[in-house]
Amino acid sequence: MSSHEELQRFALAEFASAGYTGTSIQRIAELAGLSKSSVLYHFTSKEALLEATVGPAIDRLEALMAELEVRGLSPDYRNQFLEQFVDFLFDCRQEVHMFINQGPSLQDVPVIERANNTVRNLAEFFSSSTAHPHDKMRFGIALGGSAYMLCTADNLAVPLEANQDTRSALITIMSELLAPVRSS
Amino acid sequence: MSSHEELQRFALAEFASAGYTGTSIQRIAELAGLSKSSVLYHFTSKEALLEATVGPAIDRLEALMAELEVRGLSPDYRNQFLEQFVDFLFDCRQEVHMFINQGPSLQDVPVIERANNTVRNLAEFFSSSTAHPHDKMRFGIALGGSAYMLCTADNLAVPLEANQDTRSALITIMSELLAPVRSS
DNA sequence: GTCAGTTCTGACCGATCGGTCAGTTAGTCT
DNA sequence: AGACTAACTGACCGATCGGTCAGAACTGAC
Repeated sequence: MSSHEELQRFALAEFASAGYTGTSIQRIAELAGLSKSSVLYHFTSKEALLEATVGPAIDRLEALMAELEVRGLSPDYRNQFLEQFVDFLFDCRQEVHMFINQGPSLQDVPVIERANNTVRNLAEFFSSSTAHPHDKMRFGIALGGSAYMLCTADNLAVPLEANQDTRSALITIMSELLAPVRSS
Repeated sequence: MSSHEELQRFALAEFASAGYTGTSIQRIAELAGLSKSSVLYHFTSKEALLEATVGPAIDRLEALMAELEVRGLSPDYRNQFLEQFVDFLFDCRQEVHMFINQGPSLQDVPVIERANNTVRNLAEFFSSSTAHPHDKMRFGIALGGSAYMLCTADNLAVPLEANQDTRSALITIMSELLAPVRSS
């Protein structure tokens, strides 16, 4: 694996666990067995390293969100969106953990601002898809809860295997929470 | 309001929004209209300020957890616990936001370590109260999702009023998610 | 060998970090 | 008035931060 890719991997892990401001370039260099100068050779700045690290995940989330806005929450697409969303969470746990937890504190970083906007759009979309405050909350718990649990399960004592059972269970639960209310 | 209390308020808000490592003593001093030296007069160190800021919330969570471990998940107590838990989330949104998002990165700070242990105990308690992985996930989404949503709703476009309706809706949803499965 | 280009490094820079300390200000009691 | 105390401050410290730069080390092509 090239130094470039290795640096991104170590940076992502550190950014997610220790936080962006809590991670020094020196620390990333040590993890990769390089000098601080080498890190700044591959990436022009700490911010550029962050961008390269979480950019692709944000692209993917943006694409997901764009399709959702086009196709809406039609019953046949709803499940497809859920599957894609859950797969995204599984594939990009660390990235999601980053801009979910540190998004607000890194507003001035362009790439994070992009993530914040997308997450905000997602929240608005589901929030405006129902008039009932009770359902707004259900949606919030479904989206936020699944994302949060997937990203932090590693830190807790509850291991979370990324197998097919976990995936389908998560989709089922989210589907229940996102189901339209019968009455209220 | 005394300087001591004001400093705690500003520190909590900054720690929660910008992160502990991302918040300088200088910044807190500016918010309170004092000098950096004054902050360190009231609190012997940055860590002591953090401890004074989130300590009481952790005490409350520990007490909640202790009672849960004694009384177990008996049907009559379950709802009472839920109410107390939700009230705790409402009252201590910023504190919870802190040690939920930054807990792992501040393991070396004693007061945060205490919070991490309590959160871990809570996760273990609910995780071990069922044998079904599907239900473990439901519990995780219920606890993590509600906590996460309450703490970050402010950052998103979805305002969340802390009224009685919100409270009871949240309890209802959590109750559904924590209900024992019928079959699987 | 030699040369060009990529990768990497140590030395250094200004800024900021958390923290110490001597000393000033202001109120309170006798 | 003087004495004592709590609140506050500016100057300063060593360490670390992100970042710059000149050059060393390694690489394959010829």
